[in-house]
Amino acid sequence: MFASVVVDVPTQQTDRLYDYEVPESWEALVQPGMRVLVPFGPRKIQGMVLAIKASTDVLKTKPLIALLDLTPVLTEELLAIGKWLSNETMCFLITAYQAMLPSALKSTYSKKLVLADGRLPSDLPEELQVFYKNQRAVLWDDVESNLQTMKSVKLALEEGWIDVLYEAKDQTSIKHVKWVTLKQSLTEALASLAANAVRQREAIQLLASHKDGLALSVLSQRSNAGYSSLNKLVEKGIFHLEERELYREPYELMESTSTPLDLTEEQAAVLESIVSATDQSSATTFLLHGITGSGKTEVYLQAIDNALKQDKQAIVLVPEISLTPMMVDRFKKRFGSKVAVLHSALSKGERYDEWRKIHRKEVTVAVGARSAIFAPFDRLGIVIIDEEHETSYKQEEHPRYHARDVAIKRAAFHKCPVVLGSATPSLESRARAQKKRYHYVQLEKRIGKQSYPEVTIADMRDELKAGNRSMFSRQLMDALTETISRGEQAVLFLNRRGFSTFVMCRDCGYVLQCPHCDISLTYHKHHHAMKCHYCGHQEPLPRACPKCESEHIRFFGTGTQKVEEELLKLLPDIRILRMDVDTTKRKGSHAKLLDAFEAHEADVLLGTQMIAKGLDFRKVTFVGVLAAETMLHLPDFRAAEKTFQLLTQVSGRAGRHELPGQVVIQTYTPEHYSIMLSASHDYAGFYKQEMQFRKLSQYPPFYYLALVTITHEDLMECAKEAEKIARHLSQELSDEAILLGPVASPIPKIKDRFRYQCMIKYKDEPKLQPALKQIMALYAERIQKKELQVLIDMQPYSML
DNA sequence: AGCACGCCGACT
DNA sequence: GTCGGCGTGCTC
Repeated sequence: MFASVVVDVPTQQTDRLYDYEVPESWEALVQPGMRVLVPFGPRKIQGMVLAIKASTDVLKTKPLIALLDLTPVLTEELLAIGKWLSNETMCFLITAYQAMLPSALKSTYSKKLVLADGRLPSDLPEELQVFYKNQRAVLWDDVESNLQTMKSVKLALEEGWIDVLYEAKDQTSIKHVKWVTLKQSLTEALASLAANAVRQREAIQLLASHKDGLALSVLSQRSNAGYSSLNKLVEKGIFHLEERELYREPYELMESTSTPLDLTEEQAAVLESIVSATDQSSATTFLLHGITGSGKTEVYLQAIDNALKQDKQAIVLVPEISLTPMMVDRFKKRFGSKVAVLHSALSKGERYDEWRKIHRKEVTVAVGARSAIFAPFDRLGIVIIDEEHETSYKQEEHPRYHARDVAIKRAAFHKCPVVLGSATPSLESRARAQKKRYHYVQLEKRIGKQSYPEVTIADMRDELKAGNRSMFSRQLMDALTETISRGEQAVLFLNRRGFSTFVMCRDCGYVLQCPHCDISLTYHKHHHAMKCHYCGHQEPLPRACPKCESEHIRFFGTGTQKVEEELLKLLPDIRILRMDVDTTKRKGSHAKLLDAFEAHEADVLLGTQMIAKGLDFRKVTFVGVLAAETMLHLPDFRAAEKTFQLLTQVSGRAGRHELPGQVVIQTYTPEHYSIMLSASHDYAGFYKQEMQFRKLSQYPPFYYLALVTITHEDLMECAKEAEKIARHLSQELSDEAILLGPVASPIPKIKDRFRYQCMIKYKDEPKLQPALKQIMALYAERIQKKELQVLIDMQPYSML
């Protein structure tokens, strides 16, 4: 019997199957989806079994060294998904499989020099003896690599004094705990005790009230009985003692404490259509378009509940940033201990524990960020992707997958629905719903009596004209002081993503645009010129605004610290809580800050991206957006969409409870449709207008995109190869496809390597995938030599 | 990725 | 003549 194995060596040459002989004693045990230890050249490495077969074409096979799993860690379905992923995203197979498993299952390798059997350190050359003072093995990396010692090592190896040992270890150390259960009935157990054994009696009584038993240490502590007396009870056969696996975060058997809420008519109708998809095993993708506060989560919860009742499982994806304790609690309260949470803030071990609960079928609901889509369930009944439009569902490293695509692929296998939920659906999804590829369902009413907050747009150009040179408009200052004086709280939002330097006129708000691409030009220090990242258009830096001839034309960008300082100058008595990357670096500080704000320890919460999502504070009635357009002028065709989504989301933070909300959006471009339409809560209007732009400028959802990036140490070489690739592509592709570039990448040099890119816009291009693979093969050797890199991203989410 | 095999320059 | 540089190619 032979096993076809993908080895843990992510390179072009080893990206294939290797056959190994299965030792007879393991024939009944080995299954596809198990990790194995295999010999590979002189080393031992980890591998993934993809198939078992009776014969092989390979003449000289080696046997497997060890089985690393007793049950497969990947199901046949996930093995197939991995193949699909590697093909689709052009990554190595093993890279795809690694992405699907918790990192604790990945091996780390070490090379050691061990003293040969029966040898003593004194047998070795002098300079090696120091390493073996109190050990028989030394790590290769710990041996100083000077010429003399290397020579001695070589000699010692030849003489057989030492051996090289390759080790592969994963991090699956599982903690165990001593666990006791009562073996007899309470009366029986008590009867056999001596009358004066008070502590033992107490222990027995305590244990009788815990059917499932207790950890020995816990029992001892609670009953005041020592370990020796408890051990006597074990010896007597009254207690049963065993080693039990301990999860790092012992999950308390949390009872479900929340019950389904009454649904509005709207909610009930949406729920009904989702539920019937699960019931009829229909792999329908729903786009649930529900405005903030319309009760999407309750619909999710009841749809999941329905799946669970049919003995099926559920995956819920939430953007990393909103995977807060608040969010998780809602699921835990409804489904109790049936929930596993996969969060990147967990330690490797904790993450592995959560994953194991899923693997061992101890839970039926997985809540987590992007990678939770690979939860090894075998009977999926529903997949939910909340905040569907979030860009974090796309992984930026290999494998560059989009969780939404994986979800739909998995759902097709399990014949279950996918629910994409959002208040501001991505244009792609909304367009697919339009084309009936997704089933469109809507929640248009806010629950209860909440009304939309009143949104004011503050034109910063007017402020400047009126002599207000500060970064706060009069509208914002008025609303802020009023809010605080009423004893309520405010959130100030600064979009700092605007690091990319765009140039704007402070008088008329004009931003330099590329005449060919409708994308703002970025300022390049080195060339002292304005450039378009998409088509390569270049023009000199203007002295005066081309539109109004004002000289107040300059770069943009500011930080939260600066805002805090400025605000304190104007209102020295207010308490500000600043939340950004700096203040939330430490683990847990994120939650701490939010708790403090909830407890009204501050009047103003000032922050970036991270405060835009999912936060729900009782007393927040005012939200201010300091610079609405920073994101608008990023060199990204999704800039307007992102701006609209963000502004809509941020305004949703104001007045979610009894108190009415107010929003002020500061901007230099108040007439931009993404700003105007978000202020009037008009998604439909925005969709219409943005679709027009996308159609005109040939972007998704009208065209698919592929981005090929070439990097090289030498600028000329980089440009030359990029040119070659572009030529090759233009030969292969149909006339329908649009090829842009090659041009320098938005970040033209990273780590001393120059970057060029070609963008392909296409509709139906069956030859694209093969052509790209051909290019990869053509450059294989030069890539391997690290001379150049060719990076391919299908459907890139960010052009940066 | 590692590692072995293998073919050219400066040394005992 | 040999030691050792790292280019090339393989790992079931």
